[in-house]
Amino acid sequence: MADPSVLPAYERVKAFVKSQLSLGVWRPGDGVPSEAALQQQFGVSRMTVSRALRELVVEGLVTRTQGSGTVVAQLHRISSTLAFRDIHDEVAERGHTHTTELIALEVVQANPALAQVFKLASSATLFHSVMVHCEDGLPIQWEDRHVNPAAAPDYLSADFASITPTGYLLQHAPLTEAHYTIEAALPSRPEARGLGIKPSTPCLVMVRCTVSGPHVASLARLIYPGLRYSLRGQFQL
Amino acid sequence: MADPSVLPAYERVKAFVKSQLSLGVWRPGDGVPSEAALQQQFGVSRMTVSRALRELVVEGLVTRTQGSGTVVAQLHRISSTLAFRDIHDEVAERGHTHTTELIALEVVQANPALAQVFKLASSATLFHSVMVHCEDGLPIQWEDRHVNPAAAPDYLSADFASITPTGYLLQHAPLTEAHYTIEAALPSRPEARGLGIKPSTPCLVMVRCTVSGPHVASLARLIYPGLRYSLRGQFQL
DNA sequence: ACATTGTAGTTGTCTATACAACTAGCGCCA
DNA sequence: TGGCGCTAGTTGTATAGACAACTACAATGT
Repeated sequence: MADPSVLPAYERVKAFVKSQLSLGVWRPGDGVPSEAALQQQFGVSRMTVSRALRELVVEGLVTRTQGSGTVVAQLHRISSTLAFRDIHDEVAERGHTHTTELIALEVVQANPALAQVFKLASSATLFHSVMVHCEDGLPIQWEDRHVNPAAAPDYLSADFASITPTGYLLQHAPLTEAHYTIEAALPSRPEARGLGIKPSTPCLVMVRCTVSGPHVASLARLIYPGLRYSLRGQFQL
Repeated sequence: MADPSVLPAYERVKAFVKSQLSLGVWRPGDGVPSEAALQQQFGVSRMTVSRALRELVVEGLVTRTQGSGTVVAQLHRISSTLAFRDIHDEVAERGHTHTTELIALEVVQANPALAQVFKLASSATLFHSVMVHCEDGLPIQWEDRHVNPAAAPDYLSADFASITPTGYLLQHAPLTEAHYTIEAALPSRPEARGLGIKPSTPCLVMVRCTVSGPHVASLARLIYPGLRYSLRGQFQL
């Protein structure tokens, strides 16, 4: 059995740099010893030091400039990865039951705003689905989604009792690009009714646009009732 | 001048894998060719292939298991890094003017909840500051903050006209750990008044706790008026 | 049928070396 | 003074080779 207390060499170098940072010995803007210096200090090869510092760049703790050197990064980042994942899996992972109530599933004609988002002619048709997701019967998300028929032609015949739109799209239209915004807003009347909350309850609203290959695949408006949902993140040196 | 159209070898390998993913040739759960196979296919050394795949792991696109192989990851992630940074810099970066209005700066006695967060005795004293941050005169953030005197003993004598609490703390108490939650909520009366909004305007509320070395340094409650602020993120394969 | 052992294949780490690419500063020369 | 080129120092990329650690599976023996 290997001794897990013995870290790989590149991890030892990383740990050393991090300790200097957390102790405040090196401050943002300060220079970090060169690869050659750390190589001598730790008695390892330059490649090993290089890997350690390269990984610290990814973690946002230092910045490096070819020809110049390595310096402690100005901003320590809270790296919060918003998992683009199926709400069904999320709920299941918490040991709860996920159900959906389908409210609408239809073909609609794009309005100008939608046509622009999807980069289609304004006369184009789109699929439109509206549903409420529940966790153990309690509504936790209102999902209003438009889908590009070119990206998922059989969207309307999917069985949304057994798979969510997110799941269906991840399977049938591989994700190549996405962007989203999150804001606080009040729900509309039907949204409030569907979520079983008062129209005065503040909600988190996520608008998420996904691209699959050549197509803008889907535009979703996801509404989470205020205190039943929160985003969390953490940072550790 | 080097030709920027010639990518480094490890980037070519990464690009190849990503293209297979975005074209849907390889699906989540599918196996990715072994390092040896890719090494042959591209005529590069194994270290180079290894680096490429290792970076793809960090990007969340594949998972690797020693002894077993590399497979396409189940969930494609939207990796949004919330920058832990000074609101003053953020505003300045947009070319606007940042000002603050100090509402309170005082020593308070911890209540039980605060004492627990800071891991201090309930009789301990804390610093407390309340201020409103404005962008070109328009209020954009209400900041209510408690600070551990052990982490920043001179907090009360800082000049908050020239430096924000975040900036002061980043300088005097190097960040080692942080966590936060984001929710939608309605502002309290004084918060709404300070932000110049109606109490019925939904807001994003961020509660952020920072740790510096041995101390829980600060607990901040940051309130952003609804539609004047949104979180954004994006993902690209 | 079951447990054990061996083995091929795979990823994880590390080294020594090499050259390319870039930066910052110094010194030289016009 | 101002511009130019050289150079030392630094990071970026890449290789060939080596051994360790682990997995999955087949072969073997009981």
